[in-house]
Amino acid sequence: MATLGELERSIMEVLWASLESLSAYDLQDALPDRKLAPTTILTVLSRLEKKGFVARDRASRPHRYRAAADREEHMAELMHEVLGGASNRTAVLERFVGQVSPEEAETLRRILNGR
Amino acid sequence: MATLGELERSIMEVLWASLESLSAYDLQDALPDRKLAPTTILTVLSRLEKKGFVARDRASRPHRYRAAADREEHMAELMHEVLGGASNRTAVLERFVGQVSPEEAETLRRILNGR
DNA sequence: CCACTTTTCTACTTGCTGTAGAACTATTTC
DNA sequence: GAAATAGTTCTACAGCAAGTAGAAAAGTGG
Repeated sequence: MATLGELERSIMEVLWASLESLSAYDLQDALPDRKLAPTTILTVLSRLEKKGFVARDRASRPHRYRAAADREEHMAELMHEVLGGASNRTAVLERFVGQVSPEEAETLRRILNGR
Repeated sequence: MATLGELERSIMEVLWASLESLSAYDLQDALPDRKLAPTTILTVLSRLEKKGFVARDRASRPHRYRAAADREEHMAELMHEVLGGASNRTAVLERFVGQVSPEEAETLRRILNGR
């Protein structure tokens, strides 16, 4: 999985937060801090599409974009990607769990025991 | 936490695999594929030190370097870094656990219940 | 067809990483 | 302790990803 730049991440955040698909112009409005040209947004969206992070609806005229995976899915995948690079997965998991708060450990137990 | 380039990662792998601290020349020998100048290794080691990935012993004359955290620690930290960026940690953990094999789920249960 | 909207192409800038020579500093040796 | 040697830092450049956007092309409404 590729990595995201600053602007790419900002755009993904907006897409993740949005229930509906958005046009480049919607995204421009959603990022008022950085006053970006529409072409800039479109360039970044193309790159994100190529990386597999967004899907594009070419049918509607201002093309509409949405996140390919939701934010949680994406983050879980990232964590698995890290874990996948380990030669000793159990050791990594031990460290990981060891760094977790007691409450979160409880959450994990609940998840593992199916609610 | 910063990200690592290809050579940086290779060097970290050698350091992680080594019980003792290594000099730039040791590392040069440990990476025979890429025939690198000692200055190259030293540059990269300096960058890794600045990023906090390696610690340097300036006392011994060829300076000696070692990984600041072991590999598992590093990876667990990376996973926590990802998780730390989540607004809904539980949701991410649910996905994460959901993508895990049954055997690994068992491993997690064992870890959570202290052996 | 024509004005207008939207998208793609092309391009420049910046920052990170790989790479190493030049210059500087420390150590050893006579 | 000065010369030779070993080791480190400084400086530099190339390549690539990402930020940024104008120019050119393509689609759309009248």
